Amino acid sequence: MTTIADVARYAGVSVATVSHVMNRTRHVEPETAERVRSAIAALRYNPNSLARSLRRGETKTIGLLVPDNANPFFASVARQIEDAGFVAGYTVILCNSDGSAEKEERYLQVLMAKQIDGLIFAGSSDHARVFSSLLPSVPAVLLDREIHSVNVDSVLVDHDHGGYLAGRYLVGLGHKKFGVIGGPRDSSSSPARLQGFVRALQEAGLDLPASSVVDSDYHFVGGRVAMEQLMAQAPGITALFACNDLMAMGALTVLRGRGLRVPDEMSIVGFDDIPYAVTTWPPLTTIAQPVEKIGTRAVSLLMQRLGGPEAPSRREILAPALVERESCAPARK
Amino acid sequence: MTTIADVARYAGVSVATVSHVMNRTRHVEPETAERVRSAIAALRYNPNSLARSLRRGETKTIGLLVPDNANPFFASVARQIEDAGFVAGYTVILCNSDGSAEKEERYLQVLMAKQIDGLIFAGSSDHARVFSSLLPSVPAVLLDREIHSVNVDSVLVDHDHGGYLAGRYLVGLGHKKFGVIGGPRDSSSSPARLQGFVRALQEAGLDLPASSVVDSDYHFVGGRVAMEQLMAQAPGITALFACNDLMAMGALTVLRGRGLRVPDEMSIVGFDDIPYAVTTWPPLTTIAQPVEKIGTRAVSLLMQRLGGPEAPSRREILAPALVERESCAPARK
DNA sequence: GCGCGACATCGGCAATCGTCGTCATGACCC
DNA sequence: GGGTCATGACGACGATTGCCGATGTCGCGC
Repeated sequence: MTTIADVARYAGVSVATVSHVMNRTRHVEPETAERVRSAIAALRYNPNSLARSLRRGETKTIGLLVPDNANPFFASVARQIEDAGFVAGYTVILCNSDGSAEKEERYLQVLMAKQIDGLIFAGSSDHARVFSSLLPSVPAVLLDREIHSVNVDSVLVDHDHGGYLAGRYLVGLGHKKFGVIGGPRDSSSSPARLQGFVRALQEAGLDLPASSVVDSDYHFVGGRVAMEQLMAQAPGITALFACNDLMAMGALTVLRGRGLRVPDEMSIVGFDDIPYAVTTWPPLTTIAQPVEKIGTRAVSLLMQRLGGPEAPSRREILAPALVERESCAPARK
Repeated sequence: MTTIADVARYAGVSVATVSHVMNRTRHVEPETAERVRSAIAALRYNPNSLARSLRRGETKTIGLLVPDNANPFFASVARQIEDAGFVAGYTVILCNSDGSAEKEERYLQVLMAKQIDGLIFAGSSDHARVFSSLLPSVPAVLLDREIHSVNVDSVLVDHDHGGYLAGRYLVGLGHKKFGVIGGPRDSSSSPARLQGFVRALQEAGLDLPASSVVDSDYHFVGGRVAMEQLMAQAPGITALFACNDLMAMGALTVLRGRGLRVPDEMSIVGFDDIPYAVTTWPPLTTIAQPVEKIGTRAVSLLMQRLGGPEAPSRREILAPALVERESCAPARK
């Protein structure tokens, strides 16, 4: 490996001068600077970031800790974060926790050892405990979670409002009897989505009997079994709200298997707007999470905090939006 | 930040001793060692990886450069690599190139500066040029590409065989007239898949007229437009081979839109077996790429090379497999 | 039984990795 | 002589590691 000393020798100057021309950190005679630059090019010199970071006390690296990069939602978020980080001059270390608090802790420790400048964390339900142990030694942004602490910001999605949008839309279509497939009870999102949905019904003077709600796990097959159960215990429903798209897709396949036509005999609204929501038939009407904004806003908050670590902690709330496709129809008389 | 010197002072020993107890690098009086360990715990000391790496000349970090982490195939591969790396004590830096040679080069430079121990690279069609400029300063594993060089290994998928499997399967079902939706001509995979497919037909004495092949871009909407075109220029086909699942899904939706029943009136085989292949209706019969193996084999090759950098370069060829679901049926008389 | 050297055990000093920033130095001009 | 200006020397940054010194143990020869 060629070092700054090699360059200095080659150009006939001191290492300090080489450093200063690279970083434009003080004036150097144009002629000398040129000699240095051509030495750099000739030797194909690439400065060692480790040494630089050790010296400067910053690594230009951010840690990203998510439950599962194979989940398209997190994959998209990771992609956005990586992109936004890149333009700001940062690289990202990717970590998958599987939602395990133990793995989260181990990763956090590794990341701290690597002296990351900042952390973006989509944590487990137990995130508070995990997190407080390491806090607040590094600026962090939480995704879809909140924690009361200095130098920790949050990017939140208004799940309640998303659920409300779904409810109001189906009510507007004239539906009266609804089914719901919920996500995990201990997630940060599902209860809020359900709550918003119920509020929309109540505003219209409608209610949601307990037998019309089946909780599941946010997965495709979970959606399938939940739909089976729903059809058994809540006959006569004409509209379904699935708390995420994957479960909506599962429900869609069992309906098709049973010969029930969507949307004619059953309207379906999902949540998330994953890329595959358009690949179903009919394409899925759903509540879109602003995925690209989640990533870019998170990075933006982090950058601001790196600029001014003492600012009060902030929370950014992003609005979901209804995207109409073809899985819903007006209720039939 | 607390340093090794703090620990040494607290425990009343030298920094050398602290280092030796942490790394078990020579015998230390049990009593002393215990004092050091409790000092570490008391101060919540976490060694600075930068300094360690600078000194040791290894970072326990691998770079992963893929076209797009939002693509479920690469997202899964990334997940697997991250997992396998973690158990081996490595963390991964994720980079998205969008297939742009320029971005690839810039990332490679950043990764080299960060002194990664190894690289896993799913490169663009222009990878050879990009790569040779930086080569062979770091051990690397190429995904789905080959390059003739020392200390560069490859993990390949036998796309030709995959295409052959698809062809033989459809031929076995009694089909005679086929349509094909191809991927990009300059990809490493699509031409091979097509070639294998054609070979299977030839073995059965069947042929594939040029008008029955439409090239596309591996995306969902690309699959849609290709299918439209195919129906216009190749009427009478009863079986379709789409060179990836996304395009197969696109084709599926246009068929449904036109009221053609799958699989009764049209059989479809995809390629990749992305997680969403089961979410369509009917579930998609497809040629599965061994995603998890790609990731784990890549890491394993890399680890072996880190162990013995001088070994001759190796290529590992992974076999795809047919997974039968419900999008194919026997040809009707 | 005693004295002395060989050897093992354990801990500390200081060099080192590559870079950056501060202080110092010499040249030059007014 | 004092003030610029361009550049060089040098000491961190935080850990690892080769080398050396201090202490203790043991064996051997007389």
